[in-house]
Amino acid sequence: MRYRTPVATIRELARLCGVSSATVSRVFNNPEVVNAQTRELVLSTAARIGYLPNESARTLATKRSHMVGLIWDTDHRRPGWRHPFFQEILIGLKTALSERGYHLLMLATSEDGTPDSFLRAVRRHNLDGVVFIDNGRADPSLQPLAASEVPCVSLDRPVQGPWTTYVTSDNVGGAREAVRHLHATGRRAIATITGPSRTRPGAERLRGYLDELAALGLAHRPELVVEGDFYLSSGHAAMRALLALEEPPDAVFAAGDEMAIGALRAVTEAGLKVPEDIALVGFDDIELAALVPPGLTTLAQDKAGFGTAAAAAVITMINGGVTPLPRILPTSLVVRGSTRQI
Amino acid sequence: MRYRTPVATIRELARLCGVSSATVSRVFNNPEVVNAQTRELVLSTAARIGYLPNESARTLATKRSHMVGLIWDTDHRRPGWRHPFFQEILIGLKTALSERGYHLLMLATSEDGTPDSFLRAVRRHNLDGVVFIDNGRADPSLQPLAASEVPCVSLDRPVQGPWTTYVTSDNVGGAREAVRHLHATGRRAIATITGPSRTRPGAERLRGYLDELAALGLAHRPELVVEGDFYLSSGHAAMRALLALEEPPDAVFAAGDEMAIGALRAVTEAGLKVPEDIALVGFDDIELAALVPPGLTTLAQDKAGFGTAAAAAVITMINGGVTPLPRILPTSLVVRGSTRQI
DNA sequence: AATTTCCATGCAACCGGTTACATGAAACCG
DNA sequence: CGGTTTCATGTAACCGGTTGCATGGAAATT
Repeated sequence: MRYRTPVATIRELARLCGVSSATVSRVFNNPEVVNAQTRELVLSTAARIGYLPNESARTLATKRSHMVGLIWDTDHRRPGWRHPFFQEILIGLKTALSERGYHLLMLATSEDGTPDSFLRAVRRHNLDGVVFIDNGRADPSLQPLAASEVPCVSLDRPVQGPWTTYVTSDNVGGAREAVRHLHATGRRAIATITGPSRTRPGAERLRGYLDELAALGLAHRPELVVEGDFYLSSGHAAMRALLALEEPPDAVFAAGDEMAIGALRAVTEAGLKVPEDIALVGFDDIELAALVPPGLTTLAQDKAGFGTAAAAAVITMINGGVTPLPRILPTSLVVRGSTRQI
Repeated sequence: MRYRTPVATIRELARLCGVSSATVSRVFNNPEVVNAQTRELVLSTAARIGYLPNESARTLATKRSHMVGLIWDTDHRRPGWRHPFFQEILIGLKTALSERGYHLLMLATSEDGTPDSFLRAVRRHNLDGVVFIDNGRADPSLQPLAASEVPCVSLDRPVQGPWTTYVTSDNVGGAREAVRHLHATGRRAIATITGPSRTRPGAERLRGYLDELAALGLAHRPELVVEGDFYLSSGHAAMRALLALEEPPDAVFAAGDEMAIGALRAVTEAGLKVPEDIALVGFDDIELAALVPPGLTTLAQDKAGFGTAAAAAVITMINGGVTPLPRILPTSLVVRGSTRQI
């Protein structure tokens, strides 16, 4: 068996300092209650011998693990989508949690298929809270978790529960701004390629599109609304359908950048030009949006903000604060070549 | 304070079954040593009352946490690169670990800046092993970890240590195949845009390029080798430099797809065409490679294989097996439009 | 029938922390 | 000066598992 370096225990450190283990424990958890000299002695001795408190023992005694679970579905065979900026969320979340002394534990989706598998994992590991990244699949394992006493933050999917809240972008407002922008650049026949209507971002961006059409006094032509699935190929197909209309649009708002890029490809293939013939706005501001010629105008989501907001919300609940209200992050219009004035 | 559902303990379950806690423990850890009837009784009672073993207590007693740490640098301000398929690695790793009953704990890079911060985190949490995703930054915190008794697997970066191994792609072989393929389609003036020479993939792909030139009897023209940093913009700049040569190449092997796409843009901007004027091969097979017209020929890395291989290696070491030899994953040539025969 | 072996299980110490409560000394107060 | 506070620290139980060793009964052996 592999050799394991023994790590000093709290009692050993206590003996070396000539104090009790309780005092050492206080030095690390309640420094202000212990005498300054004693404290310094303990701290310096700890540094000298490389004492590290054992987290398992702490967790066992306190029932707080300083760990937050991350649930995100890795099963790409089932319908749903890759979150467009999973990596950024992860970075934001991780950074914000680290700053407050929390770690992130990955949980597989429905590990064993039972509906309470997440809740069980949380209980086994004494997780202090959970963050869930939506991907369009309605995972039944989420319900027991949301209904429980475990602090839970969901991204992009509203979930109900006493200790549950969510973070999302201002999808309605963003979509409205997209349409308003297209209108301002002179377009009048504005179509949209939506996300799946069962998903929150999909439904809300459509809502925003319709609202803004009404606000601008533009007629809503139902044939200008085509549903996609957030993936590139669906944007491509939807655009072909739109171009085949008797009266094709002169502008398209796609509810996701990938679909917008698929649409852009379809326009090019049809021998038309962006933005001369068709203007295009996406949503998300994925990295590629800036790279694909002529540059995709889009509604940028506050990517790092998702992680930060989720971390803040979950930590508030962990500390016993009231469940934070859902957090709606503002989006911002990034204008690029695809909506150049013509 | 938030209400916490109490979870049954092992002693409670034992009492309910009329056995000792030792027996219950054996039912879960060494089922074969306990009488079949007793075992069934314990299991069914456990299921009925929803007993869940407390992992912290287990870890405390056994010094095995069934957790593997993941180190990946989130600091994008320092020089380095985003790993081209971080997400796929994460999925592969997570899936493979879950299957064997391990969880993944995210560790921030150099959380507190001290060189042994990883090692300390590992000790505090009793992590059974660690996986490190290279991103081109030489993180000094990695050394103490590699030198320790902690099983450690590095991706794309060879690290030395008794319980340390690594997983990487066949960079030399892949690069050779790229050059061979370009040669086979009739190109003779083959340039390369390399990765940073201090990085392993960068150095090896250059090696493969040079080796294959020699094998094919092509002359090595030093001006046809330009160093990039794996990011798109560097590929763009490098390509401009190559096009400005007195005798520009008719083919370019870029050591990464992002650089290849940058190069492709530069070619287009110069009024030239891919593949008619310049053929292009990348490396990695990122998603975008298939999407950018005319389709980028590239060497696909076995993305899921990285995660799976890393998981297998770390688990072997955790179980006390001999440190596995470095694992070199084969690459495969994916031919797309950018190297069409002309 | 006595002895040995085997099987299933219990006992109790242990893992390394935390914390309610007790204690004793010093400071404060009328 | 006796009594009350305050402060710093120690004592010991506890968190919920695991596991070496002991035990007792049944089965096998002689």
